[in-house]
Amino acid sequence: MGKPPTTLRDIAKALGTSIGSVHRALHDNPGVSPLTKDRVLQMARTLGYRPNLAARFLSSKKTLRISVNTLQGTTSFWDEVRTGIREAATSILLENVEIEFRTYPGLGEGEEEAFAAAIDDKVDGIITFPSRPQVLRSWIRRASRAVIPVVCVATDAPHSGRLGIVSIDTLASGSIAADLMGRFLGSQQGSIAITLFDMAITEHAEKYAAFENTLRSFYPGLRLLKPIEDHDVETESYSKCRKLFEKYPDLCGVYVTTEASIPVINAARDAKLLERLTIITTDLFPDLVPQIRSGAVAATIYQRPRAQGEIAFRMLHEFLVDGASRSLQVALAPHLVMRGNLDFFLQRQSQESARENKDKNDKKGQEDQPQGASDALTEDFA
Amino acid sequence: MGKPPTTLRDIAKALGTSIGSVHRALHDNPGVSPLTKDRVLQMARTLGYRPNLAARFLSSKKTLRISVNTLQGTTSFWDEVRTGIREAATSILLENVEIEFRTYPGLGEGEEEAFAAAIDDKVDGIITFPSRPQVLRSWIRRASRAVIPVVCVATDAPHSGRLGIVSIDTLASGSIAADLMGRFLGSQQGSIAITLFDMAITEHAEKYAAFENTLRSFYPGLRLLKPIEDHDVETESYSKCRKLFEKYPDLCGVYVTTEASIPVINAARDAKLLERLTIITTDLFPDLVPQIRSGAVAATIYQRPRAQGEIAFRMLHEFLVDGASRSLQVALAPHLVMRGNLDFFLQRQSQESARENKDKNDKKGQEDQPQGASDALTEDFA
DNA sequence: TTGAAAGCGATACCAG
DNA sequence: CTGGTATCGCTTTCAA
Repeated sequence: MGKPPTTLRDIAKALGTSIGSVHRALHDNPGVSPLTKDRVLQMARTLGYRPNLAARFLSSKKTLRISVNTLQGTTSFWDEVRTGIREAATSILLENVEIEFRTYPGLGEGEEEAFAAAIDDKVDGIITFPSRPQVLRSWIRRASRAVIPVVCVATDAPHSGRLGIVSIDTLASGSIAADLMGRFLGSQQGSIAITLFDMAITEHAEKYAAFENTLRSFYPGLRLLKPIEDHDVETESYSKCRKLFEKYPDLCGVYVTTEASIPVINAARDAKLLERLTIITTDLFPDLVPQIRSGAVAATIYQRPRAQGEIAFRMLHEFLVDGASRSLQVALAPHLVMRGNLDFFLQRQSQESARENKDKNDKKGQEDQPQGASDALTEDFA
Repeated sequence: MGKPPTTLRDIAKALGTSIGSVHRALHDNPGVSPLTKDRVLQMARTLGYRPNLAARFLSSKKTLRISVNTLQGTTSFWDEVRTGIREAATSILLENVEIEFRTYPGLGEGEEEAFAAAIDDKVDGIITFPSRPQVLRSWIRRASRAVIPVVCVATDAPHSGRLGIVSIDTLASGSIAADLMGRFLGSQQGSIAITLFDMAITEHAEKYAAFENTLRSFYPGLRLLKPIEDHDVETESYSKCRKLFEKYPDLCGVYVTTEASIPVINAARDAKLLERLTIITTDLFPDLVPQIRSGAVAATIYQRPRAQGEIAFRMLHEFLVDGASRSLQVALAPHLVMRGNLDFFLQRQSQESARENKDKNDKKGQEDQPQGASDALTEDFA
């Protein structure tokens, strides 16, 4: 069928030079005359040379070190992202990857330090959550200068020179939220509120715009209010909501675009509005579960942290290994969680952590695992 | 940090035997005395031997051949599944995989022949859509006997000895459909219809049960009618629907669990019911687009064919390479498509086929691709 | 049944 | 700057 692939030898032979020079030329290592380098590069293309990765991994002892800079597990979100990364890393066939987790306590706190540490440590690549994109921008640039590719998760850092970004599609999220809101409310008319962290965050502004557009196009009877910015401060969220609820008695729906839905729900409850409001939230964490179960929250838009982690890892790894990834900008479709399918998602999450624990145990008492055994997982990654 | 991994040499040295014998023992190749084989196996465990895959791939010339047996592209569904498989295959680092597509024209037509051909051809593994599970069962058994692992996509073949299964979670699908139906209808009361291929198909019966359960638990005002079985025959679907529509004037919603939604929509239109009915469908294909756009279809449950293909491939490949997969039963969460986020999904599908075409062109005129270039893709496998 | 050795294709080092 | 070569861990073949 196919002719045997071109090897370094082939190139060397064709050029009447040595395999060593070819290798150096291909990696622009020092010590090659510009002339031979050119000829090698030329010949490599015409022969269609593709490096044999198996051989590469075998001979090169170096292991790729990648730093994962994320928020500490205050919420389950980042734990799940890390799980996804860990999973993707172990599912790589050639296990030459080492992951270093650097976590920081809060939005903007310790973020720069963690990033600096990763650069100083000369890791081969970084996966990061830029909680303050504008602050991290210069750090990412610095990494690029040190030839360390950076992949952003969940939030983008625009104009930073980052290699890639994986996040939830803001347009799809905002639009589906609006569409659901409209359908849920049926013929009802009234005002709709939306809460977000800050309009300065690109993603949030985009979600808002998408929500607004869809609402306006399909449900003209609903009026979208100006966004509530909560800056991830519970009290701010709560009091702004209370104020808003008083001001707009015709309020009939709220869309919470961030994880900060609990204060909103509390405000609604305290204002005796919980029954009357259609609430759509974002993500899935323990405190939200009873709210969904009870019907207080009609639906939540799950941002698939695990899938984000997996894909971010694959993207970075592919780049590190191949020198290129096919997709450097991945926008995932969110999942929709409601009462009916809530258990499905909870089960997934618990299986995840169960597997985590199992892995830890395995490390301790290696022997006793039947090799071929494998649990039947109701699972996803995707 | 970690001590160097155990190699064949280590085992051989520890046992005072040769690396050749160790290798033979580990692969139970012919020509090893039971005694040495035992000792090798023993030593391998205690030393915690893990084969070095890079070395394995490098030295072994053989390439894995896997057969993909699916329906011809009458609908886009199977085309997308195949795309997912192709993508997953090319994203494997060590490209020692060869995929052979065997398609058959219709449900149950040519399916056995295709399977037989794959076995005769001595492929290393099979990914298949068992359109007639009970028929394929014995074939899958036969494959197992020939040590050919089989992974089912979309539909399971129970008790067949298949290695694994990847499909959409029926419980999550049916439940979310019911939950949406209930919310969409708000305070309306009435009958709900459901159509499916045949209750004899496990997946369909499960979807029905999930739909019914959720509806009963949360929306007692809605009454679920007995399922309409369409057997994928348009006329059957159409006429049964017309009859049903006449019989139940209080009908307010229809859930189509299969791709066969067009005849249902037509029947509703012809019965002048389109406006009054809340219709939830399954999957996403060209003819359905205008129906969603117009609002005739409130929502469709997208079964993520591409993700199914990708995961099926990974599952099989992991098994073939490692001798075990971590998850042999994958149930994916479906995506929800409505007017608002419809474009997002359409864009994904078209990007997909655009990339396909690009790939084909690449094969012809290799040279002209800038190495590092990569399109910005909105989304990926998921 | 076993041992020894020749690759696989790239990396990295050493001598010229 | 360049050519040669040992090495990585495994598969496979050939002798013994």
